[in-house]
Amino acid sequence: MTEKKPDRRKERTFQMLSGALLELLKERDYPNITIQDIADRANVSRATFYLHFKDKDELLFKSMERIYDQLSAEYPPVTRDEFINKTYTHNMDNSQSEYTHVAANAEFYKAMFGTHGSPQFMQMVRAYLENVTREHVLKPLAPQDGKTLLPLDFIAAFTAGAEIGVINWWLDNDLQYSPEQINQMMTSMCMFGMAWALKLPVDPNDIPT
Amino acid sequence: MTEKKPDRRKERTFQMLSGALLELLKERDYPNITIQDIADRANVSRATFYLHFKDKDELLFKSMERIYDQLSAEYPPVTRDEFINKTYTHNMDNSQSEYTHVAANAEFYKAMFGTHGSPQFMQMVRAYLENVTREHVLKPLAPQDGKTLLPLDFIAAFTAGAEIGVINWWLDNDLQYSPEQINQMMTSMCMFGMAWALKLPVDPNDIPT
DNA sequence: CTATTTATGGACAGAATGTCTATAAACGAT
DNA sequence: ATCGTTTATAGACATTCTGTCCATAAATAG
Repeated sequence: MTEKKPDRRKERTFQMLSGALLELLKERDYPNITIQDIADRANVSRATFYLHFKDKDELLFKSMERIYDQLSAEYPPVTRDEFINKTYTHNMDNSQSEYTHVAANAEFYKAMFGTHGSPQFMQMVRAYLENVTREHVLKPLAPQDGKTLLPLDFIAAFTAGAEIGVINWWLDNDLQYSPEQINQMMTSMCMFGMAWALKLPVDPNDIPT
Repeated sequence: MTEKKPDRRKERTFQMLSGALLELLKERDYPNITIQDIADRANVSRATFYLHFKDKDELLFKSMERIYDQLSAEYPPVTRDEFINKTYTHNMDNSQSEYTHVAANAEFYKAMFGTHGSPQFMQMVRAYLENVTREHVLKPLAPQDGKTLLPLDFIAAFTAGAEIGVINWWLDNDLQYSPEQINQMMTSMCMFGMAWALKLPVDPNDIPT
């Protein structure tokens, strides 16, 4: 897995370029940042940039990969039994780190998810969330016989999308809720859905199949 | 609301440019489409383009506005009582038109939501879905006293995000489900959440507040 | 028919891209 | 400490797209 990287120069310029991009993203929109800008900020020749990346997107992509590798390591799965007994308190601690991470980098995510963000980045985040949800949440929580009422992939896509939607809304409202509150609301909503949130007296069994 | 548009030339070139863009989007990625391309395809001078729009994005934006105005008109609200009695069959017919619309324009949405799509467009769709959900679904279904367990805006953001997530997943899997099936799955998942879908024997009342 | 609005084609400067050089510097390893 | 290799540099270059401008021609509403 871990390839040899026996040249510090490569790693150094990677850090410089990556840092420069994240810095610039706090100042202006992603499309308005030119490769020259990044190189200048990083005190690196533009030619050097092309030695490492073919694109602005590729730089962004590889920059974020590191962060998410680290993040997903902090997200250990829960077992179904644990979950039922502890009423998912454990899981809440896990997912909360995501929201504190977002809060800590709010300007950055605001820029990337906003009107002038990078679709490639959004897709990357979505893919990450889908994976984490499927592997660390859904699979452990699914019934032993594997018979769920909806395909796991569907639920993963649903949940990942919902998370992005909520994060967007959260950022747009300038983080008026704490990461703990957001996490609490997300968990409840994910688990029990609209019928619960709106106090709707409807029975799942009444679903027309 | 309806402004005077007493010159058919304007409307005609709008149609041409709009059509050209949608056509080109089925052939290549959004960023790889140049304004010259659009003008050529539309049989219109490039100078004319700038007479109407300042951007590619502005053209896209205004092109889609029309479609969504039309779509949201097909989405009448349901009352809470109606809903409880009919077990939301009515609502399902409404939201289904969204999915048939997506299915009918699959290549287009694949392009716009994909890695090389337009973030501006995605935000627009998200805003549209949030509005429709809040106004046509949540407000009618909320308890009369207005006391919901979560803020309506939160639920709207959650649901809109989930819809986009599911649509993405649906498109990535080349529409392996029918619009009816997707709509069915969405409605159930939205209403009853993960606990239901995974047959988790947990009680909403056990939530740690 | 006429005044007004819109479309045209071409020209223009400016910005950013991506590629290619030849040179210099930093590196790991022995 | 040195040597062969890798990486960084500065600058040049053609190319592409952008956005703005103009003078002219055509279409339109009234």
